[in-house]
Amino acid sequence: MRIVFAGTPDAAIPSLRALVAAGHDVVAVVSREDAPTGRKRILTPSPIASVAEELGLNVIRANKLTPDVTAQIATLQPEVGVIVAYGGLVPQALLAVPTHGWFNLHFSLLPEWRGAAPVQRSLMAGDAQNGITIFQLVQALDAGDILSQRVIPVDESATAGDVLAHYAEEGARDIVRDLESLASDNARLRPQTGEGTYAQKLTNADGRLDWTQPASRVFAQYRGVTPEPGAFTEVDGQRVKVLELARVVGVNASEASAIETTSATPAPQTPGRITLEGSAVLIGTADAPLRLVTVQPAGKRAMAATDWFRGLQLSESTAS
RNA sequence: CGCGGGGUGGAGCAGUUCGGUAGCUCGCCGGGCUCAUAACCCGGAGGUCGUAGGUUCAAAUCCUGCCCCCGCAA
Repeated sequence: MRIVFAGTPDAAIPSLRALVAAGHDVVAVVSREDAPTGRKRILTPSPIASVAEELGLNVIRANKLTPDVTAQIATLQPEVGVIVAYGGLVPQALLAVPTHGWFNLHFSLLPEWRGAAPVQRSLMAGDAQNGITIFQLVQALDAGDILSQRVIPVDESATAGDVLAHYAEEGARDIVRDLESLASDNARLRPQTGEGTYAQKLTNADGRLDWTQPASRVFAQYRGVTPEPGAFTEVDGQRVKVLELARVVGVNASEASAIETTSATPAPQTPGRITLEGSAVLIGTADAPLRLVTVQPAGKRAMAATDWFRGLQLSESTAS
């Protein structure tokens, strides 16, 4: 089919590649404009724009799908539009351009977690299950009829980045399959049922871990905000990124025994209290402690938590 | 010139204010103790202190240029 594809971040790449690999004619790839990135603010193409150019596809850079863009796409006479994490709304006029309309690969079980950060919010909420949905785009946000939906189990320690990467691959397969059924008129749409929830975009503030919460909640938050915008805490007035956090129950036998033998003394369960137990750097929460695995103090490189803690030359410290 | 932190043996840090050839916690190597050990004890190797130049009797430490890494903000 003649496809117009819209997407921006890494999570959209597998879908684009899969569509091209499946032999579809991708007549245009719409992506957000190049944005300055990094400390030096170097203008950088979006991941999708890069891949599209590498594939020799026609790239349309636009932060807003204006009438101009709509007209440009209309000329290409696409049969269907596929959108995966584009980062902008598709106006009515453009929705009507492809003969089959537009379909969106969304990383949640709609109507749950409509909006910008479904995977992240689902993890932060500690949902028992999550998955992906492909639905028809309508004016209302993520509210169109469902073409296919699938529950995909999430590993208990997977971060948002892990899940997103996984779902991106799974979704790419589904979208190719769904387009086939669409092309052969076998597609069946069903409306979304239920109230649904909204997955608001994450801000940097969401990354601040709250040690006064129970371990399960802190860990859920860590998973949801990792790697973007990234979890962090503050130790002695210094901002410290928490790059990798782990539950203590998950440690291997040797570490567990090390913890067991030394923690007969005061259990490090005061919220935010950091101690070295055996070879593990533990940090207290409202209940069970968690283990700091990899951290990055402001101005420093990422390092093993044990190295960082050793450098502090303290027997204990406190994060807030 | 957006704000800021940092480059010291393999790792993380101290020492820089008040110049005098380098220290801590680990790791590594060898030996010992032990049923055993990532625990303990003894010994050892390993550093042009980012780089170029300047000041000085003497520079990790003071002055200047340059390179690299990173946090915040965008």
